[in-house]
Amino acid sequence: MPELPEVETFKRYLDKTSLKLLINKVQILDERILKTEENDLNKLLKGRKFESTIRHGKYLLVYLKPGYLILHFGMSGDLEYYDSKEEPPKFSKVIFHFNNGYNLAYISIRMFGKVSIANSIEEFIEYKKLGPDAYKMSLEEFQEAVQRRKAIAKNALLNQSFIAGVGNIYSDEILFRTRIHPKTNINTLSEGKVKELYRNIKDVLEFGIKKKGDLSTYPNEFLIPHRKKEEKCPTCNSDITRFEISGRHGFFCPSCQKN
DNA sequence: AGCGATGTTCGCCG
DNA sequence: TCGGCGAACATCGC
Repeated sequence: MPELPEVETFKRYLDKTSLKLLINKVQILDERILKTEENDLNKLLKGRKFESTIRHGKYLLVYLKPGYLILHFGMSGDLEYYDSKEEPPKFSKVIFHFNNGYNLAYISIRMFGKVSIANSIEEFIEYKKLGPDAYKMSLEEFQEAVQRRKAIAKNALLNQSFIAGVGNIYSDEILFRTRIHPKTNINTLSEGKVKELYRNIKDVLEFGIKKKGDLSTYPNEFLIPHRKKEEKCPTCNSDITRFEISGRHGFFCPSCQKN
């Protein structure tokens, strides 16, 4: 599932269901998902509580008094809070057992996600070389990041050390809305265009969060419902073009999004 | 039944 | 050093 809006949705879900509950067991169903020693994970979690959460880009950081549990969701991650009397959800990889009779399952179908730990947010961001969070960054931070980059717009948006949180689908939507060709060099954009791009990153992500990351019911005027072959641009009715960049594929309107 | 997939990482090359 | 490319990772669903 996850780009920033989905991870933000997971954060709110975890906040609503799982904070301040005593953790009495951490069950690992597939240790390949761990990027830390099982022992260290247990030491951090057992007998403690999830106190609060912070999302940075596509990562969810869960604070437990002395450190952080890091949840990353890859392409197919999910969270589910459920009654421990029930069967764990399919594809559960790690299950946090609380002393109120409920569990939180970290689910990953394709094993692209990762569960790890960190001592501090700063240490983690530095280790991962993450740029500012796309949803929380200031215009100044964004302008500064743009100046440092030579990459084409699509790759820049996808680069987590440039700004963190934008993935393949939302990057297309953001460029479509700003009417920027995906292969435009980001540092050739005018100041006005950069400001517009900044605004649209925020707006597209905000809309995504409002939609809880569900891409299936987007209004027609967005690019998202048209990310497939044989589709027409909702603005100008030109053919939507599929292109490839670094092994990812994207969509854009060649008529609305000129260099 | 093969291909594609909302992500990250790494090695190669210019 | 940076940026683009392409493969690798693992596995399910269409």
